Amino acid sequence: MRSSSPEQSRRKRVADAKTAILQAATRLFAERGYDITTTRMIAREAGVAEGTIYLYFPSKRHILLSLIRQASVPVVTSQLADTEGQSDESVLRVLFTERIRFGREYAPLLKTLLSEAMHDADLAQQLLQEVIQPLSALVKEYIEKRIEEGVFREAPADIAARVLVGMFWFTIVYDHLLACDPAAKAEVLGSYTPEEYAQWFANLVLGGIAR
Amino acid sequence: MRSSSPEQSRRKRVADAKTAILQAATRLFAERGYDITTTRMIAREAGVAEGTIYLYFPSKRHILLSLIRQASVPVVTSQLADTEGQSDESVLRVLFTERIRFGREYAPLLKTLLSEAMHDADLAQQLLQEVIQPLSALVKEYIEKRIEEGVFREAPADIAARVLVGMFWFTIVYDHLLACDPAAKAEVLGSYTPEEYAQWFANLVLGGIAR
Amino acid sequence: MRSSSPEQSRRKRVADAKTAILQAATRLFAERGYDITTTRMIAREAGVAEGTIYLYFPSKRHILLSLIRQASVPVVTSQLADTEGQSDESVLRVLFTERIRFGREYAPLLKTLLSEAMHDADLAQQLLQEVIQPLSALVKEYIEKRIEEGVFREAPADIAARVLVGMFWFTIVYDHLLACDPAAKAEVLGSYTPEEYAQWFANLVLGGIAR
Amino acid sequence: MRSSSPEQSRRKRVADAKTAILQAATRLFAERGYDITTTRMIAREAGVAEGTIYLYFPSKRHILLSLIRQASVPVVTSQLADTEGQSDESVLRVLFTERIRFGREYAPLLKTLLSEAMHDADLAQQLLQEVIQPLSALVKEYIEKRIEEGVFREAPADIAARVLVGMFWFTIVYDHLLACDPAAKAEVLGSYTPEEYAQWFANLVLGGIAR
DNA sequence: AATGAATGAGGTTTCATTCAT
DNA sequence: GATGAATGAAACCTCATTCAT
Repeated sequence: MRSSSPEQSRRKRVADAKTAILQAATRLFAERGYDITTTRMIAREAGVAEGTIYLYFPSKRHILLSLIRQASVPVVTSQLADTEGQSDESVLRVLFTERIRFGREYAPLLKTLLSEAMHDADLAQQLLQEVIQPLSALVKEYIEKRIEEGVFREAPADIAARVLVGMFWFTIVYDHLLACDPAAKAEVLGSYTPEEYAQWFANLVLGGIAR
Repeated sequence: MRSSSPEQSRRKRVADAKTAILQAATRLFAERGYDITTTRMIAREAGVAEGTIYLYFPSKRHILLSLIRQASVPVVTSQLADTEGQSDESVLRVLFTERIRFGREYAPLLKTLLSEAMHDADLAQQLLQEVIQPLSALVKEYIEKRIEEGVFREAPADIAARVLVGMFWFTIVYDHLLACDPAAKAEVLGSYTPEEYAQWFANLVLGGIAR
Repeated sequence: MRSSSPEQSRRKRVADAKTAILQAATRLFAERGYDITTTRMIAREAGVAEGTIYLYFPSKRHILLSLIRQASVPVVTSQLADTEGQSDESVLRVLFTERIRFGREYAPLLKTLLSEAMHDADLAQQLLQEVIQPLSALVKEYIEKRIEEGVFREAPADIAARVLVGMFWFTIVYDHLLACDPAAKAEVLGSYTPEEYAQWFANLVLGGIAR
Repeated sequence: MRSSSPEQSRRKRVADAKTAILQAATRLFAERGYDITTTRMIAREAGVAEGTIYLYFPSKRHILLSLIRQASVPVVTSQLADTEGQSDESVLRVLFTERIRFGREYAPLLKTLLSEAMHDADLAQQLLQEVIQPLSALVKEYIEKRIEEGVFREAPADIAARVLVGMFWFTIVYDHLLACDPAAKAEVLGSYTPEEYAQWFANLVLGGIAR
C-alpha cells in the first residue's frame, strides 16, 4: 500500500492538471468562443504554465476534440435511461426542464461544440456520431417502445425523435441567446416559470397543436 | 441626364463594391467561419483591395453585424406572410421543406450568424431582435389567429411558436451537420424524401405524438 | 516619363525592402548561424517590421533558399570566365587569392550555405546543382582545354576538377576557422603573405608534391 | 572482490549512461543537426530520462563540446601513424579511400562538428586545436620527412600539408552533399570505383596537374 | 542516481488595420 | 475613391532546464 503511494500521487497530479485544463477550456470556449480563447488564457485559468497544456494535448484543437468525449458520456447516460413507470408527460417535462445534472452543467459545453461544428467538418462528424446520434437513438427507442405499447400513434419513430431532439437542442441555443438580452428574456419567459414552460412543451408534443 | 450620370455611376460603383464585399463575406463566413476568414480573403473574393473594405466598414466585425440586416428582411417577409386559404398542414409542410426562397439561399448566412452569436453578446441580441423574434412573432400571430378561429386548441401561442421556430432552426443546423457526414446522412434521411419528411413533421406538430 | 514614376518608386521600394532583408539575413546567418538567427533579428537589421519579411518570403527557410540564387550567379560568372592568354599559375593564383570580387563578398554566404546543407537535404541538393556543380564544370572545361592543348598531362579532368574545387572550398572553411583562433592564425599563416600562399598553392597543384 | 563489485557496477552504469548519451547525440547531431536535435530526442535515443542528461553534462552545448574529444583521439592516431615502408602513393590512396576505421565511422561526427563550428567560435577553436591541427601536424611531419629523404621536392611542408588536409576534409563534405542527390552522385562518381578515385587523387597530388 | 512533469521565455507566423501614393 | 505595402501585436507551439519525488 505504501509502495503504491508515489505512483498514485503522480497519477493524481497528472489527472489534476489535465482536468483543470479541460475545465478551463470548457469555461472559456463557452464564454468567448474557441478561436478567441488563447492557450495563454486557458493556462492562466487552469493555473498551469502554457507549456503544460502541450504535455496533455498535442494541440489546442485536440482540447476541443477531447470535450466531445466529455459530452458523449453524460448525454448517453441521460435521464432517458430508466423511465420505467413514469408518465410520458413527466419524462418529457424532465427532459426539457433540463435542470437535473444536464442543463446547467453541460449546456455551455454542448453550445460550444455545436457552434464550432458549424465550420469544422471533423468536429461536426464526431459530434453527430458521438453525441447527437446516441441521444437520437435513445429517444427513438423510447418512442418505439411506446408505439408498441399502443400509447403513441403509428408514426415514424425516427422522425418523431428528430423533432424531440431538435427541440432539446434549440432550447439550449435559445436560452443562450436570451441570456444575452435581458429585455427579450423578460418578454419571452416573463409570464411562465420554467416548470410551466416544460409542462406546456410536453403537452404540445404529446397532444399536438391542432384541436 | 448626362449630368446625373457620373453621380449615378459613382453610386453604382460604391454599391457594387459594398455589395461585393458583403456577398464575399457571406460566402466565406458560411464556408469557413468568421474567425478563420481573413480580410484578405474577403478582398480577393470581392475583387477589391484590402484597404477598400475599410472605406465601407469600420472593422471586420461590422461586416458580420451588417449581415444581420441581410437576413432580417427575407425572414420577416417569409412565406408565412400570406397563407390565406391554405391548409395548416400545407403551410407547415412548406415551412419545413424550406425550399422557397429561404433554405438554400439563407441557411448558410443564418448558420453563420447563429454560430457566431453563441459567443458574441451584441450579435446575439441583434439576431434575437431582428431575426428570431420577428419570425417568432409571425408564427405566434398565425397560431393566435388559428386559435381564435377554433382550429387550434387553447394553448399558449408563444410557447407553441417557440416549438415551431425551434424545429425550424434545428433543421438548418442539423442539415449542416449531416452534410459533413455522408454515412450519417444516408442513415438518417435514407428512406424518406424531403417532402415526406416535411409531411410527417407537419403531421406530428399538428396531431401530437400521443394517440 | 512622369507617368511611370509612381510605379517605379514602388518597385524601387519593394526591391529595397527585399534586398535589405536578404542582406541582413546573409550577414546574420553567416555570423550566428541559421537556427540561432531569429526573424526579429533579421527585421531589425534590415530596418523593416517583422511582418514585412513575410510579404517577400513565405517562410524563414525560403530566405535561406533564396541565398543560393544569390550565390550561383557570381560563382558561375567567376574569374575563370575569361582567362585567355594568362598563365595557369596566374589563373590558379587568382582563384586562391580569392580577393577579387569573390572571397570577401561571398565567403560568408557560401560558408552559411555549406554549413546548413550539412543537415538539410533539400539545401544540399540545390547547393550542389546550382553552385558547386556549375563551378566544377567550369574548372573541368578549363582543364580539358589545357589537356587538349598538351599543357596538362592526360588525367581525368573531372577528378582533377574535384581536387581543385575541393581546395577552393576548404580555403573558405579553413579561413573561417582560423579567424576564430588568432593564435592558430598567426602560427599557420604567420610567415607567408596571402600572395605567397596562393603562389605555392598554384605551384603545388601544377607540379605535384613529388620530385 | 565482492567489495569492489558495487563500486565497479556503479562506475559501469555511470559510464553506460554517459556513453549512451554521447552515442545518441553523435548519431542525432549527425543526422539532423545540432539545433534540430532536442534533449528529449537524445534522452529517448539513449534510453535515459531527460533529466539524467543534466547529471553528466551541464548543458546541451557541453555534449557537443564533448564530442570533439571523441574525434580527436582517432584522428591523431590515424593511419598516418605508421607508414614505414609503404609507398607514398599507397599512403595517400589509403588516406582518401577513407575506409579504414575513419571515414565510415567518424565522418558523420566530423561533418557535424565542422558544420557547427561555422557559427560557434569556441567550437571552431577547439576543433582547430584538437582535431585539425594535430592532423595537419602529422601530415606536415610526414612531408618533411619525405623532403629530407629527397623524395619530395623542396616546398613549404606546411602549405603542402594544408593542401592535403583540405582535400581530405572536402572529401567528407562533398560525399555528404552527394548523398543528398542521387542523380548528381551517379553523374559525378559514375565511371570510377572508389579505389580508382583514390588512386588518381594520389597520383595528381604527387605528380601535379601539369605535364 | 534517476526520473519526467512542469516551466516560461522565446520562436515563427498571421492578420486586422493604417496610410502614403 | 482605391490601392496594397507596411506594421506590430499577439497567436500557437517548442524545448532547454529545473526540481520534487
